[in-house]
Amino acid sequence: MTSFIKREYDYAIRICAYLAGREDQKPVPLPLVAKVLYVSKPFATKIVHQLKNSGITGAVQGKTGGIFLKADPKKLSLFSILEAMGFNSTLNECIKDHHHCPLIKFCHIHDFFVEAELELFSRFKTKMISELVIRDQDLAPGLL
Amino acid sequence: MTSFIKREYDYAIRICAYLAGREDQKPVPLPLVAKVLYVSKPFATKIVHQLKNSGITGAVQGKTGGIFLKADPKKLSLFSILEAMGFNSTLNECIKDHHHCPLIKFCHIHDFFVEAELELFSRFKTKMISELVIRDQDLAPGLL
DNA sequence: TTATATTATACCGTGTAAGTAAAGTTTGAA
DNA sequence: TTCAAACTTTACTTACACGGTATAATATAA
Repeated sequence: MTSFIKREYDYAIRICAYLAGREDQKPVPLPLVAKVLYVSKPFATKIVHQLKNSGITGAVQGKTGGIFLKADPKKLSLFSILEAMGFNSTLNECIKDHHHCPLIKFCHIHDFFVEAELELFSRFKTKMISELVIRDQDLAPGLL
Repeated sequence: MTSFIKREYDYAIRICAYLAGREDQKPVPLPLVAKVLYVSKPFATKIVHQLKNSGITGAVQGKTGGIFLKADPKKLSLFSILEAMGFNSTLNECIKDHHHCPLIKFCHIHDFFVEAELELFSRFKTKMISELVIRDQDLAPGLL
């Protein structure tokens, strides 16, 4: 890994942030979302599929269909989105539950990473999508 | 990626912490270090090689040779070790310098990750190996 | 009925993590 | 002087995850 947050997760966050920033609640066609957020359509499809399975987004089928945010942006944390996407990364493998570190009783290294991860994940849990909304006027010009 | 800190980096930290915890300053044979820290000998070799190239450890060749900590444990931060090992991970690819995010001017997501990474790396920079030493008596019994 | 949506499943190429292997060099000690 | 045990250096390997694509099916407004 070279990046803690996978592209997939970043895109999922962007998509939620964009849906939260739409004035109306009408469904937005996924191809449009993909375009303005610089995500390929097939990839966006895959991501939205996962978000839907967790009840974060909803969708309307058919010609005038599209996707929309189902969750309340004020209650939708970054962490919830990551969880929905299957996030299970850790700062250091040695602090995972299943991992039994042979030095664990005395290992300050272990303790250090536990603390650091707690603080990081706490950030993810308290940051809500409502604080991260992307509005159409924020987008690069020439896209709409 | 499934883990931010690669096993390699974790082992590098362990090795430095162990060397810092040795009473005397005499070189410790690498095979011994590898054994007590649960790292394979060839892998430990590779890691120590990198640490040596950055001047963090030193080595004495020959039959009674071994490795030792060259850096001052009080001034050797976790971050220095990570750097020596070639650490270049980021929380989110979108905040890397080279990466030009098309939404960057208005992107609160970007800002959020910049802030979170700064705080995390700051922890790495202020945590010194002297606070993480591993002593022989901390090791699982039956190893020495 | 057609165009444009979403849905669902399967597939794939590249790169990296994590480690192995092996051959060579150095040096204390028997 | 020869051996044993250490470090040095380079090359190789295997499995899996990341970051996507492709395709076929279904739904529905116009």
